[in-house]
Amino acid sequence: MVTPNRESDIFAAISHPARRRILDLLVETDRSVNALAGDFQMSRPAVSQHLRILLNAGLVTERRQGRERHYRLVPERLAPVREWISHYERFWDDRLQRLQEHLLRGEDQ
Amino acid sequence: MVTPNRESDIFAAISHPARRRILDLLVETDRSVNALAGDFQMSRPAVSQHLRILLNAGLVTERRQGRERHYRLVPERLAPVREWISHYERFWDDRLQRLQEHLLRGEDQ
DNA sequence: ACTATAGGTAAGCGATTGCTTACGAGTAAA
DNA sequence: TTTACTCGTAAGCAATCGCTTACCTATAGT
Repeated sequence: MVTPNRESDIFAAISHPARRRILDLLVETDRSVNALAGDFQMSRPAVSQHLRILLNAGLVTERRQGRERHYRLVPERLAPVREWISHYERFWDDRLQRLQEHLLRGEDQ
Repeated sequence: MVTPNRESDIFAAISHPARRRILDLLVETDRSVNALAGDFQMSRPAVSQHLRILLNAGLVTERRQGRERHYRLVPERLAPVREWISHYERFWDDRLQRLQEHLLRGEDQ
């Protein structure tokens, strides 16, 4: 059985540089598999396999259009990474962190 | 030859939940290997191996004190993660992102 | 000098990763 | 209806991961 929403899968998914680059490419716009594969040395099936890992992690969605499949970024799924790293923000920028916390408190309450 | 400062090693290092937990524990204070291992089910050598990966990634440093080795967090080494994830911040908080950019511009110039 | 403790490291293992090539299904174009 | 194109998936593979147990060195305590 597949357990969705596993935070670990997100971190594992972004651990490979090719998968981070795929996400970076999808920031601009949706892309077909071939359009993505054009940016890589590796074979097209290899890109497909990376896309499946991203899909399983919920970091992208797939939309079929004719014989193409367009992949779209789901940036909200990166939230666990952002939340985890935010624990450490005070170490490199106390001032900004306090400001952020102030703003977030203001929004939540 | 070991190529230091490889961003990829950082993402790989934090991809394992045990290693993220080790870092989380080291936020509070430095810890010896046994002090860390006490928080895990796995054997002490397994923890040592995780620590070596974190050490190779530069995410921790080691300080020998008597027969103990104390590990200390090097939070600056998480910067690549923070920078990468910050590309996506606008997706979940446009307002805060613009404010951050404004502040960073103000600091750099 | 013994004994105990802290912790690194090697060997070995099963599982997983990351790629390749080969093939098949589905859609589009001729 | 052929032919071409897009893409997923299976099989196979070498390499790496994550763990264990066994063993070693170094320091501390008696």
